[in-house]
Amino acid sequence: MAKADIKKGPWTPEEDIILVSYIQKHGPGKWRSIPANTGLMRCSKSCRLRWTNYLRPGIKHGNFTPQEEELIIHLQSVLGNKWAAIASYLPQRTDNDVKNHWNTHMKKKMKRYQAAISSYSASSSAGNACHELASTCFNTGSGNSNASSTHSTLPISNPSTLKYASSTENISRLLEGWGRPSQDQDVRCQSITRFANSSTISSTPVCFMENQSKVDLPESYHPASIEELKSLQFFEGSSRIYWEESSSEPNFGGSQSVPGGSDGQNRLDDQHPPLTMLESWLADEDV
DNA sequence: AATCAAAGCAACCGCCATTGG
DNA sequence: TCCAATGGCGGTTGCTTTGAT
Repeated sequence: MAKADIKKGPWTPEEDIILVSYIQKHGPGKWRSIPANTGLMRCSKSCRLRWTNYLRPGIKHGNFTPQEEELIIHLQSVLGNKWAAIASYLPQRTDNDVKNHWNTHMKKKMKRYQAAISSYSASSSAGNACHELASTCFNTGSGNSNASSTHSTLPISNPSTLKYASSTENISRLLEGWGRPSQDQDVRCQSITRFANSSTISSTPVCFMENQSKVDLPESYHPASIEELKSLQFFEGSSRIYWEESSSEPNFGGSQSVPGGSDGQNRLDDQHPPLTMLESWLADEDV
């Protein structure tokens, strides 16, 4: 493809479908072959980025919880601006998402926090003041990331308000349980989504997620930090993190076994909707 | 209703590391 | 060992949306 032919700018639903179709067939990787084999007028990098940051199954956008923010702050202080490494501890987040969230929300909060700290420490003893301030700065006010998230706050039950972004988000959602876990990162997360009503996908699918994650901690982590992490509730709803105490690798392959036992419900990895459903659905939801 | 500024985020760019011939 | 191709990452840009006036 000639350089001049390479398209830039936002991805269209049609391009997304082509990309997802190809990856579903051939798996992620071999990015170079995608433009050549699909006719997509995008460079290989762009394809990879679109997949890893947006279309990949199991991605959650917006709505960073206070726990996630705490973890990001902690990891940022330990690892620096290693967003890919930080994101690997947040299985549903991409490095781009974490980076954006840090730059747009948390930097400001940190400034507020530090400003408050300096004025507080001048007037009172530190100790509890720090916790008080932290919760003030991160859990309230602009800490309400719900309000700023265009994705998460969409009233999905009202299709007329849907934007394109929600379409790709739902592509990811629909593909959950299909994709093999990403191997280019340390993230080893498998989300098992059950659609309570799998026959219709135009309305909000009712889904329950359970995440099975193995988190490789940096050596700099001391046991207290691990306990801290264990106590964190990363995901909303019924999602849980399962920690592997043994050295055996979890089974991320085709047939899933959720730690804690099977409940006999149908799983999406057995019955994820065929792509044609996605295509027609997306076509209806034209922007 | 129109305009402007600020905020948010998807996507691009450039550099670096890795891999394979 | 060298070199080109490829993939990954962090920084940055610029478009879109939102809120204020």
